[in-house]
Formats: sequence, structure tokens, C-alpha cells
Amino acid sequence: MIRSQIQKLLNLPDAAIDRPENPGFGDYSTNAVLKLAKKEGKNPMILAQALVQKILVSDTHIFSKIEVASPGFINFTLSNEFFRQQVAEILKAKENYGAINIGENKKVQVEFISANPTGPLTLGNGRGGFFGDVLANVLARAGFDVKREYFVNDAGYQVEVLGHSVLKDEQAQYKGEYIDKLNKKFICWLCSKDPKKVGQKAAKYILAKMLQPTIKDRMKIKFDEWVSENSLRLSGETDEVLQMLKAKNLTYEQDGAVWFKSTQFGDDKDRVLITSAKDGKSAAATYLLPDAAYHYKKFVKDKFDKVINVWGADHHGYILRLQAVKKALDMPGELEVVIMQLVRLMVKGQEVKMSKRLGTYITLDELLEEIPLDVARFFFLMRAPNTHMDFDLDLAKEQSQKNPVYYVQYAYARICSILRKASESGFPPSGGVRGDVVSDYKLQANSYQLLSHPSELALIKQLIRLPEIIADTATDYGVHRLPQYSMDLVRSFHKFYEDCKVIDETNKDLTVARLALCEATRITLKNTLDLMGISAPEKM
RNA sequence: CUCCCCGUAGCUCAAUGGAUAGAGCAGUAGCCUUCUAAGCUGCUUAUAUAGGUUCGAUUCCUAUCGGGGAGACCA
Repeated sequence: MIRSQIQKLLNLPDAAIDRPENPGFGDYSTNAVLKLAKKEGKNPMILAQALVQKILVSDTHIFSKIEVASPGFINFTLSNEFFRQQVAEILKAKENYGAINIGENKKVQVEFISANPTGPLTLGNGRGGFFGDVLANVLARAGFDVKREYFVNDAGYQVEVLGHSVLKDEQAQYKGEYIDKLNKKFICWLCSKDPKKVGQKAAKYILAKMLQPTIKDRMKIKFDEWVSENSLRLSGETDEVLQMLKAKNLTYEQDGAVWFKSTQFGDDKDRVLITSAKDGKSAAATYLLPDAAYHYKKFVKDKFDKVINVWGADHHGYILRLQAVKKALDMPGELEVVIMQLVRLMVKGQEVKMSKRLGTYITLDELLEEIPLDVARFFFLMRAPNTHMDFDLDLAKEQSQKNPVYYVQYAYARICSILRKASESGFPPSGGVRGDVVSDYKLQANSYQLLSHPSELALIKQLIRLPEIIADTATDYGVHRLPQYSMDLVRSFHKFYEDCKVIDETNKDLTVARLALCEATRITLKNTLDLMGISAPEKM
């Protein structure tokens, strides 16, 4: 990565290296000196000048110009020669282009969706699902050892409520077609009239027949593990954690319930671990206890260095509680929670409360029946996690045709079309399939010199952003950067396409150089689309 | 009442405290005898309000207004 090379040259480890929007300020710039000058009370311009002198002395072929700009920026302009070399680098790296190793093979778990097995997936699950999936992709590319997990809450109060709902007794809450179906399906189980048993059976069915097919087949997301809450309870892991808390004297009993002293670890109030038996309900573990056991498993047993939980905004208040448990049990590793703001459902400009009880919701299945997966992914991925999102299915359907994903995919199809045509016209001389073509381009490395058109260089500058995009996204989890980047990238390609005719029988060297650039663009775009889980069509 | 998130162009969204606030869609004027016009080029429009910190604020702090979420022996 060029950024880290510049950092090394500056010998300022925490210097932020920018890409200025204004081309007059070079390809990269840094304000590091401004900060340093402030700290040391020196004149930033003088400091910057001195630093630049040192860099010039150290002599590098990468830059064509290093300038100091008021009030103390240092602007780096890279040489065209350097940019051209990058095309060859990309062709060499192929599908590995963009891969970096800031993760150092550390074990990271991304836990996402984890929707209760009590009904179909919602739009909010879709948003979090695509986000988590792509974040995991990016982390893997950044050199982490990534696992995706889904925590199945197949035990506890909500499963009992599900049982009541399927039984259609007076404590029923969930409504919808699937409940009616389950009611008929489990007629044999209904004999037992035990809401817990019926609920567990129904939860199992919902997971296997509704959630998993939607996630695997429709959303195209693969989880490494589906961890069952019930199995943690049955295996005794939940008890184990409770005993550890008790042994540390971090629990107490009050009003018949067992409490965790979470306030000792920064929480607002103490939390109940086991409810008291009252109002006809038996004592039961709250969600916190199995979740504590689950995180104990993540950090202590599975030895994850980092755990990233993707949650909906309605779980915000839960973060402190979980962090408290982690601290209380001295779990090693990092726990991070990404909060996805909720998706509001709008119909004709009016908000409709999404409610499983009222049956007023649009499921993810319904959405994905109306809208292609690529469109849905791009649509959700474009938005930063903390933006509040209004969703109107009719509008989404209407805008599906205008989705920028087509702009991106069209560029890919265009590139493939050119490469096909070139191969038909005998470029390069040996012709053949694309894989062979690439190796032929490499043989003609000197023809890269011919890439000098502003649109060609602008395109290369976009290509070399990919590793930086991956590094940034793996650091701040700003997954929406990817669709943004893909649009920037293809905009440069479309411009190049307009300005530079690739196949030119009268200038074979230039043609080969431009074909190499096309192939490098194809690789970069393909790798970017792969990260987003979006298909790369060779024809449109 | 307390806490969290958000307020940017007509609409949907970008912008590690940086230099001239960017895209897409919509609107509008052009560009195909030439590799895919699902494209390219031009024009038009924006930081909720009031203070503060800073060389420099869409970004950080305070207050106000407006929208969403949380505050249970629910998950």
C-alpha cells in the first residue's frame, strides 16, 4: 500500500495520509506536520520544508513531486511511471488483488442476524445480514481469520410465546400465515398442549424451513456456525457461567430473583439473571445468562481475539450489560458492537409500524421476490449503519430499475465485451481465453509506457485504491465505502471508454497496453463486487 | 425525566478536524457510420438554528428545534 510507504518515509507513525479531492494538491497529502507543529509550538511551514528535504534526499522513484502547501500540508504527487507499474502488479495478483495483512491472521468472529426463530426475517435483518456478511468478507481480505456465527435463541420466554401462538390459546401473540401453517402442521404436537414443547418444535421448524433457506438461498450468506441457545443451557455452560459469577460474589438474590452486580462494571443498574417464580411462571434464565455463556464460549473456549456483534438499534441498551459480564469474568479479547439503525416501513408516505403481532410487516422474502438480490444488497450496503432508513417497497420496486448497481455491473459487462472482441480480433497475437491473454500482456510490459492519457491515469488511480478501501473498512467497519468505491471506479472506466478506443488494429502496442488496463480494471472490479456479494455479469 | 442515533441539493445517500462539501435519481441542453447509449459531457440546487473550541468545523463541545430508538424479573 502506498499510504504506508508514505508513512514510513515521513517517519511519523500516526500520520494520517489523505487523498485530496483537488488534483492540484497531488495524489496523497498529509496534515501531520500541522499537528506536530502545534504540539511543539513550531512554525508548520518551516517544519514541513525540513521534512520534505529529508524525503527528497532519501530518494525514491515513486514520486514526481513533493510540495509543501500553506498552512503546512505536504502534498505528494506520484510519478506516472509508478502508476503504470501498478497495472502489472494487479495483473499478477489477480483474484488476490486487494488482499492485505493488517489482520495478521487474528481470529475474529462476526455474529450477525441472530434473529429469533419465531417468525420470518424482516427488512432490518436484511440490512444487518448484508452488512455482517460483507464486513466478514472484508476482514478476511484484510488478513483476519474470520468466522460467521448466528446465535439461535431457541430457548426462553419468546419460544414459549411462540408455542402459545401456534396453539392459538389466549396467550398467543405472533400472528401470520406461517403461524396458521404451523398450527396445522403440528397437530400431533398440539395434543401435548405444552407451549414450551410446541414452541421448541416450531422454532426448530422455523429455523430450518424459513430462516435458513432465506439466508442461504436468497441472501446467499453462509454461516460457519449456528449456535443454539438451548444447547448452551443443556450442556451446562449456562450454569457454569452462573457459578463463576456466584463464586466471584457478583450475584445476589432479591425478591426471589438472582441478580448480577453489573453496576460494578459500568452498567446503569444491576440486571436479573434468573427470574423469580411468580404469576404462574416458573423461574427462568433471562437472555443475559445464556448470552454471557455464549460470549464466554467465544472468548475463552473458541479463543477469538475479537468479536464483532451486529445488532439492531433497539439492542443499544444491552451493550453495557454484556461488556459488564465480559469484564466480570475476565474474558480476554475485544468485544465490539456495531449498531444498525432500524429500518422504518413506509407506505404511501406514512409510517407503518412493523409488528409481528399485528402482521403488519414486509418480510425479507417478499422483498427478494420483488427485487433482485444484487439490487437489494447494493441498496442496503450503500447506507452507513447509523443512518435511519425509511423503506417503501413500492418505491424500492420502482427504483430497482434505476439502482446504481447496474451502472457498476454495466461497466463490468463492457470490459468483458472488449476483451472478448479483442480476443476474436487476435489480440494479443496468440489469442485464446482471457487467462492466457493476461500472461501475454505481461510479456509486453514495456508497452505500459504508452498509457499516458489523463483518463487512463485517472483510471489507474482508482484501481490502486482497493487495498486502502479494504484497510479502512476493516478498521472502522464502514462497509458503505465499498459501493461508493465501486461507483467511483466504474465512473473512471466509463470515462476511459469514451476517451480511449481500446482496440486499434493500426497501433497494436497501444492496444495491448489498453487491454492490460481493461483486464486490471476487470480484476479490481470483480474483487470489489465479490466483497459485496454482488454478481459480475459478463453480458448485460 | 435520563441515555443513544440522526438532521447535508427536489428525493436517496457520501465526505479519518482539512484545501473548491461529493455521487446516484429527478430536471435540463448536447454526444452513437467507430470496442455495449444501462454510457459520456454541460447546467441548476444543500451543511436545521444559535453560540463556543481551532490556523481551519458538515465533523468536536453547549443550548434549542425536529425525527427515530432505549430505559422491564422481554428478547
